[in-house]
Amino acid sequence: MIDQEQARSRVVDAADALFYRRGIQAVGMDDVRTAAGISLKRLYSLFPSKDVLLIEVLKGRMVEWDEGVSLASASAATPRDKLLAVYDFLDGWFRQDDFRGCAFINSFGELGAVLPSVAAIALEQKLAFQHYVTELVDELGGSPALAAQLAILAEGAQTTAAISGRPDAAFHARRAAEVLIAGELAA
Amino acid sequence: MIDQEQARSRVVDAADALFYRRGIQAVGMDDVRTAAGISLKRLYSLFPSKDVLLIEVLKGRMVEWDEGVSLASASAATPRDKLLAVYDFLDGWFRQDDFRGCAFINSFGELGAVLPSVAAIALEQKLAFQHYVTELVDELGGSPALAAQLAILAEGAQTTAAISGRPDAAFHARRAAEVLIAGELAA
DNA sequence: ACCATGAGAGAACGATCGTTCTCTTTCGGT
DNA sequence: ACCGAAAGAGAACGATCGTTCTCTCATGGT
Repeated sequence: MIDQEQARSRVVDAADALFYRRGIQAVGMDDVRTAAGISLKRLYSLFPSKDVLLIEVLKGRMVEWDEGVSLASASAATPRDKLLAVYDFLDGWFRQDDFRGCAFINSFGELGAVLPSVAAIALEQKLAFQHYVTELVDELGGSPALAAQLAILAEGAQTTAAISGRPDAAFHARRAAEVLIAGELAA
Repeated sequence: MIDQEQARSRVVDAADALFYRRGIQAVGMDDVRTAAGISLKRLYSLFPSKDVLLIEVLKGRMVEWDEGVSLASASAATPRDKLLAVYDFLDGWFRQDDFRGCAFINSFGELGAVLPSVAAIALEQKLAFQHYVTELVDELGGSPALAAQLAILAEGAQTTAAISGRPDAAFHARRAAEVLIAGELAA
Protein backbone atom coordinates (compact mmCIF):
# COMPACT_ATOMS: atom_id res chain seq x y z
CA MET A 1 0.00 0.00 0.00
CA ILE A 2 1.02 3.56 -0.38
CA ASP A 3 1.84 5.93 2.40
CA GLN A 4 -0.80 8.55 3.11
CA GLU A 5 1.51 11.49 2.61
CA GLN A 6 2.98 9.99 -0.53
CA ALA A 7 -0.48 9.31 -1.92
CA ARG A 8 -1.48 12.92 -1.31
CA SER A 9 1.50 14.27 -3.18
CA ARG A 10 0.98 11.83 -6.02
CA VAL A 11 -2.60 13.00 -6.40
CA VAL A 12 -1.62 16.65 -6.22
CA ASP A 13 1.16 16.17 -8.75
CA ALA A 14 -1.10 14.30 -11.15
CA ALA A 15 -3.90 16.84 -10.81
CA ASP A 16 -1.48 19.73 -11.22
CA ALA A 17 -0.12 18.35 -14.47
CA LEU A 18 -3.57 17.62 -15.87
CA PHE A 19 -5.21 20.87 -14.76
CA TYR A 20 -2.33 22.91 -16.09
CA ARG A 21 -2.15 21.16 -19.42
CA ARG A 22 -5.83 20.92 -20.26
CA GLY A 23 -7.63 23.35 -17.98
CA ILE A 24 -9.49 22.45 -14.83
CA GLN A 25 -13.00 21.74 -16.01
CA ALA A 26 -11.67 19.70 -18.92
CA VAL A 27 -10.18 17.20 -16.46
CA GLY A 28 -12.41 14.74 -14.67
CA MET A 29 -11.75 13.28 -11.27
CA ASP A 30 -11.49 9.94 -13.02
CA ASP A 31 -8.59 11.27 -15.07
CA VAL A 32 -6.88 12.36 -11.86
CA ARG A 33 -7.54 8.98 -10.31
CA THR A 34 -6.04 7.15 -13.28
CA ALA A 35 -2.99 9.42 -13.47
CA ALA A 36 -2.36 9.12 -9.75
CA GLY A 37 -2.84 5.35 -9.79
CA ILE A 38 -5.22 5.35 -6.87
CA SER A 39 -8.78 4.31 -6.19
CA LEU A 40 -11.61 6.82 -6.39
CA LYS A 41 -12.55 6.06 -2.83
CA ARG A 42 -9.09 6.82 -1.57
CA LEU A 43 -8.93 9.95 -3.70
CA TYR A 44 -12.08 11.23 -2.04
CA SER A 45 -10.82 10.22 1.39
CA LEU A 46 -7.74 12.38 0.78
CA PHE A 47 -9.56 15.34 -0.79
CA PRO A 48 -13.25 15.79 -0.08
CA SER A 49 -13.98 17.50 -3.40
CA LYS A 50 -12.44 18.63 -6.65
CA ASP A 51 -12.49 22.23 -5.44
CA VAL A 52 -10.40 21.36 -2.39
CA LEU A 53 -7.98 19.42 -4.56
CA LEU A 54 -7.67 22.39 -6.89
CA ILE A 55 -6.85 24.72 -4.00
CA GLU A 56 -4.21 22.25 -2.84
CA VAL A 57 -2.73 22.19 -6.35
CA LEU A 58 -2.59 25.99 -6.43
CA LYS A 59 -0.98 26.10 -2.99
CA GLY A 60 1.68 23.78 -4.37
CA ARG A 61 2.18 26.10 -7.33
CA MET A 62 2.68 28.97 -4.91
CA VAL A 63 5.58 27.30 -3.15
CA GLU A 64 7.06 26.15 -6.46
CA TRP A 65 6.98 29.74 -7.69
CA ASP A 66 8.59 31.03 -4.51
CA GLU A 67 11.27 28.36 -4.66
CA GLY A 68 11.97 29.04 -8.32
CA VAL A 69 12.29 32.77 -7.80
CA SER A 70 14.43 32.29 -4.71
CA LEU A 71 16.70 29.86 -6.48
CA ALA A 72 17.11 32.15 -9.47
CA SER A 73 17.99 35.13 -7.29
CA ALA A 74 20.25 33.15 -4.99
CA SER A 75 23.32 33.67 -7.12
CA ALA A 76 22.62 37.39 -7.48
CA ALA A 77 24.53 39.69 -5.21
CA THR A 78 22.72 43.03 -5.42
CA PRO A 79 19.01 43.79 -5.07
CA ARG A 80 19.09 44.93 -8.68
CA ASP A 81 20.39 41.59 -9.87
CA LYS A 82 17.90 39.76 -7.68
CA LEU A 83 15.09 41.71 -9.33
CA LEU A 84 16.40 40.98 -12.80
CA ALA A 85 16.80 37.33 -11.86
CA VAL A 86 12.99 37.14 -11.81
CA TYR A 87 12.92 37.65 -15.56
CA ASP A 88 15.66 35.10 -16.08
CA PHE A 89 13.58 32.67 -14.09
CA LEU A 90 10.61 33.47 -16.35
CA ASP A 91 12.80 32.94 -19.39
CA GLY A 92 13.73 29.44 -18.30
CA TRP A 93 10.12 28.66 -17.49
CA PHE A 94 8.81 29.95 -20.82
CA ARG A 95 11.25 27.68 -22.62
CA GLN A 96 9.85 24.54 -21.04
CA ASP A 97 7.80 22.79 -23.68
CA ASP A 98 4.86 22.29 -21.36
CA PHE A 99 4.64 25.99 -20.52
CA ARG A 100 1.08 27.20 -20.84
CA GLY A 101 0.98 30.43 -18.89
CA CYS A 102 0.55 31.23 -15.22
CA ALA A 103 -1.63 28.69 -13.45
CA PHE A 104 -3.11 31.41 -11.25
CA ILE A 105 -4.04 33.65 -14.14
CA ASN A 106 -5.52 30.69 -16.00
CA SER A 107 -7.45 29.46 -12.98
CA PHE A 108 -8.69 32.94 -12.24
CA GLY A 109 -9.98 33.33 -15.77
CA GLU A 110 -11.67 29.97 -15.74
CA LEU A 111 -13.12 29.80 -12.24
CA GLY A 112 -12.38 33.05 -10.43
CA ALA A 113 -15.87 34.37 -11.03
CA VAL A 114 -17.60 31.26 -9.77
CA LEU A 115 -15.27 29.97 -7.05
CA PRO A 116 -14.26 32.69 -4.59
CA SER A 117 -11.55 30.45 -3.16
CA VAL A 118 -9.82 30.40 -6.55
CA ALA A 119 -10.01 34.18 -6.87
CA ALA A 120 -8.65 34.48 -3.33
CA ILE A 121 -5.61 32.27 -3.87
CA ALA A 122 -4.80 33.95 -7.18
CA LEU A 123 -4.92 37.30 -5.40
CA GLU A 124 -2.78 35.91 -2.60
CA GLN A 125 -0.12 34.74 -5.01
CA LYS A 126 0.00 38.02 -6.89
CA LEU A 127 0.18 40.03 -3.67
CA ALA A 128 2.97 37.81 -2.36
CA PHE A 129 4.96 38.38 -5.54
CA GLN A 130 4.33 42.13 -5.40
CA HIS A 131 5.51 42.09 -1.79
CA TYR A 132 8.68 40.26 -2.80
CA VAL A 133 9.39 42.76 -5.55
CA THR A 134 8.54 45.72 -3.34
CA GLU A 135 11.01 44.60 -0.69
CA LEU A 136 13.83 44.28 -3.19
CA VAL A 137 13.00 47.62 -4.78
CA ASP A 138 12.99 49.16 -1.33
CA GLU A 139 16.45 47.75 -0.57
CA LEU A 140 17.55 49.26 -3.83
CA GLY A 141 16.19 52.64 -2.83
CA GLY A 142 13.38 52.65 -5.36
CA SER A 143 9.78 53.69 -4.99
CA PRO A 144 6.71 51.43 -4.54
CA ALA A 145 5.60 52.64 -7.96
CA LEU A 146 8.70 51.10 -9.51
CA ALA A 147 7.90 47.84 -7.77
CA ALA A 148 4.39 47.89 -9.21
CA GLN A 149 5.81 48.52 -12.67
CA LEU A 150 8.27 45.63 -12.40
CA ALA A 151 5.49 43.29 -11.24
CA ILE A 152 3.28 44.34 -14.16
CA LEU A 153 6.13 43.54 -16.53
CA ALA A 154 6.42 40.05 -15.08
CA GLU A 155 2.67 39.42 -15.36
CA GLY A 156 2.55 40.74 -18.90
CA ALA A 157 5.48 38.58 -19.93
CA GLN A 158 3.67 35.49 -18.67
CA THR A 159 0.48 36.06 -20.62
CA THR A 160 2.33 37.23 -23.70
CA ALA A 161 4.58 34.18 -23.71
CA ALA A 162 1.64 31.88 -23.07
CA ILE A 163 -0.53 33.11 -25.90
CA SER A 164 2.19 33.85 -28.43
CA GLY A 165 4.07 30.69 -27.58
CA ARG A 166 7.35 32.53 -27.87
CA PRO A 167 9.61 32.94 -24.85
CA ASP A 168 11.19 36.25 -25.85
CA ALA A 169 8.69 38.15 -23.72
CA ALA A 170 10.97 37.43 -20.76
CA PHE A 171 13.86 39.11 -22.51
CA HIS A 172 11.82 42.19 -23.38
CA ALA A 173 10.46 42.43 -19.85
CA ARG A 174 13.98 42.20 -18.47
CA ARG A 175 15.25 44.95 -20.72
CA ALA A 176 12.32 47.16 -19.75
CA ALA A 177 13.02 46.45 -16.09
CA GLU A 178 16.63 47.47 -16.52
CA VAL A 179 15.60 50.79 -18.04
CA LEU A 180 13.00 51.48 -15.36
CA ILE A 181 15.43 50.67 -12.55
CA ALA A 182 18.14 52.82 -14.11
CA GLY A 183 15.64 55.64 -14.54
CA GLU A 184 14.77 55.68 -10.85
CA LEU A 185 18.34 55.41 -9.65
CA ALA A 186 19.34 58.37 -11.80
CA ALA A 187 16.70 60.57 -10.18
CA MET B 1 -40.73 38.40 -34.93
CA ILE B 2 -37.20 39.57 -34.70
CA ASP B 3 -34.97 40.39 -37.58
CA GLN B 4 -32.28 37.83 -38.28
CA GLU B 5 -29.41 40.24 -37.93
CA GLN B 6 -30.86 41.77 -34.80
CA ALA B 7 -31.37 38.32 -33.30
CA ARG B 8 -27.76 37.43 -33.98
CA SER B 9 -26.46 40.51 -32.24
CA ARG B 10 -28.79 40.00 -29.31
CA VAL B 11 -27.50 36.47 -28.87
CA VAL B 12 -23.89 37.54 -29.19
CA ASP B 13 -24.39 40.38 -26.72
CA ALA B 14 -26.11 38.13 -24.20
CA ALA B 15 -23.48 35.41 -24.56
CA ASP B 16 -20.68 37.93 -24.30
CA ALA B 17 -22.00 39.34 -21.03
CA LEU B 18 -22.57 35.90 -19.54
CA PHE B 19 -19.31 34.34 -20.70
CA TYR B 20 -17.33 37.32 -19.53
CA ARG B 21 -18.98 37.55 -16.13
CA ARG B 22 -19.07 33.88 -15.19
CA GLY B 23 -16.64 32.09 -17.48
CA ILE B 24 -17.58 30.11 -20.54
CA GLN B 25 -18.14 26.62 -19.26
CA ALA B 26 -20.13 27.96 -16.33
CA VAL B 27 -22.74 29.30 -18.76
CA GLY B 28 -25.18 26.92 -20.39
CA MET B 29 -26.76 27.44 -23.77
CA ASP B 30 -30.05 27.64 -21.92
CA ASP B 31 -28.76 30.65 -20.00
CA VAL B 32 -27.82 32.31 -23.28
CA ARG B 33 -31.23 31.50 -24.71
CA THR B 34 -33.01 33.01 -21.73
CA ALA B 35 -30.87 36.14 -21.68
CA ALA B 36 -31.29 36.65 -25.40
CA GLY B 37 -35.03 36.04 -25.24
CA ILE B 38 -35.03 33.60 -28.10
CA SER B 39 -35.98 30.01 -28.66
CA LEU B 40 -33.39 27.28 -28.41
CA LYS B 41 -34.18 26.18 -31.92
CA ARG B 42 -33.57 29.62 -33.32
CA LEU B 43 -30.40 29.95 -31.29
CA TYR B 44 -29.05 26.80 -32.91
CA SER B 45 -30.20 27.93 -36.33
CA LEU B 46 -28.15 31.10 -35.87
CA PHE B 47 -25.07 29.43 -34.34
CA PRO B 48 -24.53 25.73 -34.98
CA SER B 49 -22.71 25.15 -31.70
CA LYS B 50 -21.53 26.81 -28.52
CA ASP B 51 -17.98 26.84 -29.84
CA VAL B 52 -19.00 28.80 -32.92
CA LEU B 53 -20.95 31.23 -30.76
CA LEU B 54 -17.94 31.69 -28.54
CA ILE B 55 -15.74 32.50 -31.50
CA GLU B 56 -18.32 35.04 -32.66
CA VAL B 57 -18.31 36.61 -29.21
CA LEU B 58 -14.53 36.86 -29.25
CA LYS B 59 -14.57 38.38 -32.73
CA GLY B 60 -16.93 41.01 -31.36
CA ARG B 61 -14.55 41.67 -28.50
CA MET B 62 -11.77 42.19 -31.03
CA VAL B 63 -13.59 44.98 -32.81
CA GLU B 64 -14.69 46.51 -29.50
CA TRP B 65 -11.06 46.59 -28.39
CA ASP B 66 -9.93 48.15 -31.65
CA GLU B 67 -12.68 50.74 -31.51
CA GLY B 68 -11.92 51.57 -27.89
CA VAL B 69 -8.22 52.01 -28.54
CA SER B 70 -8.88 54.03 -31.68
CA LEU B 71 -11.33 56.28 -29.90
CA ALA B 72 -8.96 56.84 -27.00
CA SER B 73 -6.10 57.75 -29.29
CA ALA B 74 -8.22 59.88 -31.61
CA SER B 75 -7.73 63.03 -29.58
CA ALA B 76 -3.98 62.46 -29.31
CA ALA B 77 -1.82 64.37 -31.72
CA THR B 78 1.59 62.69 -31.55
CA PRO B 79 2.46 59.00 -31.80
CA ARG B 80 3.71 59.24 -28.24
CA ASP B 81 0.35 60.46 -26.98
CA LYS B 82 -1.44 57.85 -29.05
CA LEU B 83 0.64 55.16 -27.38
CA LEU B 84 -0.03 56.55 -23.93
CA ALA B 85 -3.72 56.78 -24.76
CA VAL B 86 -3.76 52.98 -24.70
CA TYR B 87 -3.15 53.03 -20.97
CA ASP B 88 -5.78 55.70 -20.46
CA PHE B 89 -8.19 53.47 -22.30
CA LEU B 90 -7.22 50.63 -19.98
CA ASP B 91 -7.74 52.88 -16.99
CA GLY B 92 -11.30 53.65 -18.00
CA TRP B 93 -11.98 49.99 -18.68
CA PHE B 94 -10.54 48.82 -15.35
CA ARG B 95 -12.84 51.24 -13.56
CA GLN B 96 -15.96 49.68 -14.99
CA ASP B 97 -17.56 47.65 -12.24
CA ASP B 98 -18.04 44.63 -14.45
CA PHE B 99 -14.37 44.51 -15.40
CA ARG B 100 -13.03 41.00 -15.02
CA GLY B 101 -9.85 40.95 -17.06
CA CYS B 102 -9.13 40.44 -20.73
CA ALA B 103 -11.66 38.12 -22.35
CA PHE B 104 -8.96 36.67 -24.59
CA ILE B 105 -6.60 35.89 -21.74
CA ASN B 106 -9.46 34.38 -19.76
CA SER B 107 -10.71 32.33 -22.68
CA PHE B 108 -7.21 31.18 -23.49
CA GLY B 109 -6.67 30.01 -19.94
CA GLU B 110 -9.97 28.20 -19.80
CA LEU B 111 -10.19 26.65 -23.27
CA GLY B 112 -7.04 27.43 -25.20
CA ALA B 113 -5.58 24.01 -24.52
CA VAL B 114 -8.66 22.15 -25.65
CA LEU B 115 -10.11 24.36 -28.39
CA PRO B 116 -7.49 25.38 -30.98
CA SER B 117 -9.87 27.97 -32.41
CA VAL B 118 -9.87 29.79 -29.07
CA ALA B 119 -6.09 29.74 -28.85
CA ALA B 120 -5.94 31.00 -32.43
CA ILE B 121 -8.22 33.99 -31.92
CA ALA B 122 -6.48 34.95 -28.69
CA LEU B 123 -3.19 34.89 -30.56
CA GLU B 124 -4.72 36.89 -33.39
CA GLN B 125 -5.92 39.59 -31.02
CA LYS B 126 -2.59 39.87 -29.25
CA LEU B 127 -0.69 40.02 -32.53
CA ALA B 128 -3.04 42.69 -33.86
CA PHE B 129 -2.44 44.80 -30.76
CA GLN B 130 1.31 44.29 -30.99
CA HIS B 131 1.12 45.34 -34.62
CA TYR B 132 -0.77 48.49 -33.67
CA VAL B 133 1.78 49.37 -31.02
CA THR B 134 4.69 48.56 -33.29
CA GLU B 135 3.43 50.91 -35.98
CA LEU B 136 3.07 53.80 -33.55
CA VAL B 137 6.48 53.11 -32.04
CA ASP B 138 7.92 53.06 -35.52
CA GLU B 139 6.38 56.45 -36.34
CA LEU B 140 7.95 57.69 -33.16
CA GLY B 141 11.35 56.42 -34.23
CA GLY B 142 11.52 53.69 -31.62
CA SER B 143 12.67 50.10 -31.92
CA PRO B 144 10.51 46.97 -32.22
CA ALA B 145 11.87 46.00 -28.80
CA LEU B 146 10.26 49.08 -27.29
CA ALA B 147 6.98 48.12 -28.90
CA ALA B 148 7.20 44.66 -27.37
CA GLN B 149 7.86 46.20 -23.97
CA LEU B 150 4.89 48.55 -24.23
CA ALA B 151 2.62 45.67 -25.23
CA ILE B 152 3.83 43.58 -22.28
CA LEU B 153 2.99 46.48 -19.97
CA ALA B 154 -0.55 46.60 -21.32
CA GLU B 155 -1.03 42.85 -20.91
CA GLY B 156 0.40 42.89 -17.41
CA ALA B 157 -1.83 45.77 -16.41
CA GLN B 158 -4.89 43.82 -17.52
CA THR B 159 -4.16 40.70 -15.50
CA THR B 160 -2.96 42.68 -12.50
CA ALA B 161 -6.08 44.84 -12.47
CA ALA B 162 -8.30 41.81 -12.95
CA ILE B 163 -6.91 39.75 -10.09
CA SER B 164 -6.19 42.57 -7.66
CA GLY B 165 -9.45 44.31 -8.47
CA ARG B 166 -7.70 47.66 -8.33
CA PRO B 167 -7.46 49.84 -11.44
CA ASP B 168 -4.17 51.56 -10.58
CA ALA B 169 -2.26 49.06 -12.69
CA ALA B 170 -3.15 51.22 -15.70
CA PHE B 171 -1.52 54.22 -14.08
CA HIS B 172 1.64 52.32 -13.25
CA ALA B 173 1.82 50.86 -16.74
CA ARG B 174 1.44 54.33 -18.22
CA ARG B 175 4.21 55.76 -16.09
CA ALA B 176 6.49 52.88 -17.04
CA ALA B 177 5.65 53.43 -20.70
CA GLU B 178 6.55 57.10 -20.41
CA VAL B 179 9.93 56.22 -18.96
CA LEU B 180 10.64 53.57 -21.58
CA ILE B 181 9.67 55.88 -24.43
CA ALA B 182 11.77 58.71 -23.03
CA GLY B 183 14.67 56.33 -22.62
CA GLU B 184 14.64 55.34 -26.27
CA LEU B 185 14.20 58.87 -27.57
CA ALA B 186 17.20 60.04 -25.55
CA ALA B 187 19.43 57.43 -27.14
C1' DA C 1 -60.97 30.18 -45.65
C1' DC C 2 -57.37 26.88 -46.05
C1' DC C 3 -53.11 24.98 -46.08
C1' DA C 4 -48.19 24.80 -45.81
C1' DT C 5 -44.20 26.79 -43.89
C1' DG C 6 -41.70 28.16 -40.18
C1' DA C 7 -41.13 29.76 -35.56
C1' DG C 8 -41.69 29.31 -30.39
C1' DA C 9 -41.66 26.66 -26.13
C1' DG C 10 -39.76 23.34 -23.87
C1' DA C 11 -39.46 18.23 -23.31
C1' DA C 12 -36.23 14.76 -24.35
C1' DC C 13 -31.86 12.49 -25.41
C1' DG C 14 -27.25 11.15 -24.84
C1' DA C 15 -23.06 12.09 -22.87
C1' DT C 16 -20.24 13.64 -19.14
C1' DC C 17 -18.95 14.48 -14.53
C1' DG C 18 -18.64 14.84 -9.47
C1' DT C 19 -19.60 11.92 -5.93
C1' DT C 20 -21.15 7.76 -3.51
C1' DC C 21 -22.02 2.82 -2.97
C1' DT C 22 -21.32 -2.06 -3.47
C1' DC C 23 -18.80 -5.92 -3.81
C1' DT C 24 -14.68 -8.24 -3.55
C1' DT C 25 -10.14 -8.82 -1.91
C1' DT C 26 -6.38 -8.21 1.12
C1' DC C 27 -4.17 -8.34 5.39
C1' DG C 28 -2.92 -7.88 10.23
C1' DG C 29 -3.99 -9.47 14.99
C1' DT C 30 -4.99 -13.42 17.92
C1' DA D 1 -6.35 -20.47 10.32
C1' DC D 2 -9.95 -17.10 11.11
C1' DC D 3 -12.20 -12.78 11.56
C1' DG D 4 -12.96 -7.99 11.06
C1' DA D 5 -11.49 -3.72 9.29
C1' DA D 6 -9.86 -1.33 5.48
C1' DA D 7 -8.76 -0.67 0.70
C1' DG D 8 -9.18 -1.40 -4.39
C1' DA D 9 -12.00 -1.58 -8.58
C1' DG D 10 -15.44 0.15 -10.76
C1' DA D 11 -20.57 0.22 -11.14
C1' DA D 12 -24.13 3.39 -10.10
C1' DC D 13 -26.50 7.73 -9.07
C1' DG D 14 -28.00 12.28 -9.70
C1' DA D 15 -27.23 16.42 -11.82
C1' DT D 16 -25.90 19.23 -15.65
C1' DC D 17 -25.22 20.40 -20.32
C1' DG D 18 -24.99 20.57 -25.41
C1' DT D 19 -27.96 19.41 -28.83
C1' DT D 20 -32.12 17.65 -31.11
C1' DC D 21 -37.00 16.61 -31.49
C1' DT D 22 -41.89 17.13 -30.94
C1' DC D 23 -45.86 19.53 -30.59
C1' DT D 24 -48.40 23.58 -31.01
C1' DC D 25 -49.44 27.90 -32.93
C1' DA D 26 -49.14 31.85 -35.83
C1' DT D 27 -49.03 33.60 -40.48
C1' DG D 28 -48.97 34.64 -45.18
C1' DG D 29 -50.06 33.39 -49.92
C1' DT D 30 -53.84 31.83 -52.89
